Amino acid sequence: MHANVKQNVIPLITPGLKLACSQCNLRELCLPFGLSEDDMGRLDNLIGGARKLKRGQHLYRAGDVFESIFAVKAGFFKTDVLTEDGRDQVTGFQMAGEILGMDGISTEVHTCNAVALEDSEVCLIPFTELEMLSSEIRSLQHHLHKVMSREIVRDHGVMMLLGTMRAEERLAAFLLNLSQRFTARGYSPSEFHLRMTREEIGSYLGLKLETVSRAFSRFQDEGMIAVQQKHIRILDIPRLKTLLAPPDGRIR
Amino acid sequence: MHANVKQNVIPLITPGLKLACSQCNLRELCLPFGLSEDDMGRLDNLIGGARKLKRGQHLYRAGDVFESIFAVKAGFFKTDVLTEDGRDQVTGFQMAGEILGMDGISTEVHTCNAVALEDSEVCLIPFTELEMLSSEIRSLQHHLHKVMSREIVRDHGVMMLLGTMRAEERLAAFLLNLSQRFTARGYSPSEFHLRMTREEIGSYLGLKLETVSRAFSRFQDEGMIAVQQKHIRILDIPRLKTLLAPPDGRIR
DNA sequence: AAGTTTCATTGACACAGATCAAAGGGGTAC
DNA sequence: GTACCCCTTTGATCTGTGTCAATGAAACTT
Repeated sequence: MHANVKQNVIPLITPGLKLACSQCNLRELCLPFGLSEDDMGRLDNLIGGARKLKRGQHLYRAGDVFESIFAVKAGFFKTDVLTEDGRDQVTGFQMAGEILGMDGISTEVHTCNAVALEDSEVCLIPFTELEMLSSEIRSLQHHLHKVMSREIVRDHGVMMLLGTMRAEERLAAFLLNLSQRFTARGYSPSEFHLRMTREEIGSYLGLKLETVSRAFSRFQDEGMIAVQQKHIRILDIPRLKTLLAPPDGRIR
Repeated sequence: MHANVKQNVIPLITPGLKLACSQCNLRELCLPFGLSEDDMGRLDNLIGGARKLKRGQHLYRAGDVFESIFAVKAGFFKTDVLTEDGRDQVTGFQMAGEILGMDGISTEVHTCNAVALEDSEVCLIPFTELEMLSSEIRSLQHHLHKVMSREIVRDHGVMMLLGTMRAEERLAAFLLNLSQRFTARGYSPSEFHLRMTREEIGSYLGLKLETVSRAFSRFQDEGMIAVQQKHIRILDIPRLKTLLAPPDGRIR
């Protein structure tokens, strides 16, 4: 095995890949949202280039010194936390236009791992410089705060999911969430490829992989979805949604 | 029942209560952390006064327009999210020096409820003005980002708890977390009063109240804690800690 | 292209925690 | 001070999901 194909070796930054925010089709989803042409140019100057990652490579690891946040330009990531005693929790899946790495701001050290689940590309956004620029550009500052707040709200949603839903509800919520995010990016709401394993889904949803698999099978038996390994077709979105809102307020 | 004693009526702001950050014994825990005397004075000017709440009163509700974040000056709060279909998840408990309301930044509308669990007092921090000031004071800006990031990291910890721990582990983690936070505020690490009900603890931990109660009883039977209703004495902190780190990497 | 490893599915069984139920105690409101 | 209600505890039972195990299908390696 050649060193340059070995996984998890961090590749050098490839400045040639740099593409201005103003040219990026994700600008409406990503950090430059709401900026003027002019301000977007200033943000461009700050962005430290792009970085390509092969599937399986770490973008950062828990313990790494925090210097930048990252905008996903293409591809798919997971973040997970693991503790000394061997617990492992997937805390999120990130796709194009989403921001990674904000966990590191608080202690200057990353507290989770970010791993590419397929060949991916991110923009590097040096955080100190972002802070400097955002103190000059009000809308950038405010949007950064919104992005962080959105992450907090998203986490509350996951807590709700983990704290109150049963297995099939969790999986339905998960599929609907993916569907909605793919839609926002111009992909099909009903047909997509899962980039993660059943085990990773299970970890995210607080379930064992067998339970995830069984729930998929049950959804398929009932005609709500068609599953073939990682390929998913959602056949009945409304019905999936009803799973989330039990007819009467069933308590659990 | 008189209107002025009815719960959940928001009291007027009481400017007389205003106490400068520089005089506040929470300044090392709270937003002014790391500010110079001078800058602290500028933050003082911005803070819109204090607000007292009686037990049971809402500081804000899901749906309220977001205008301020709040620093807990005294007392104890819970935040919870509830969905149309009747799910209810406690997302956190906040004590003196902690910041409430950052969930509202992303959409300009609060996404959860904040309720005082005992008579409490908060400082009002108008967010737009905070943003203006933080664009002038680098350390304030950075500290605000740290506070938000810390919230994200905390949420990941809760996700880990909900996703990977069993009932007794969750409760042990909860007690140790409280203990540590009380310690940081100069209170006893081992003896404190729970401000929340078993049901609220259960909601936070993704358990039913009966399960919480049984876990308390078991801890007591094993001599790790002494429980009398809401009064808790932790008798064996090290032993509680071992509950979190299963000897061998037991998987669940 | 074949071999090897990882990933997914399915079944049988076990058990942690939910549910249902009942009784007692404490705090709160009047 | 008293009455009421909410909170807590505890028991009995049920059930959803975890655990263990085996088979099969893909995907990657060489």
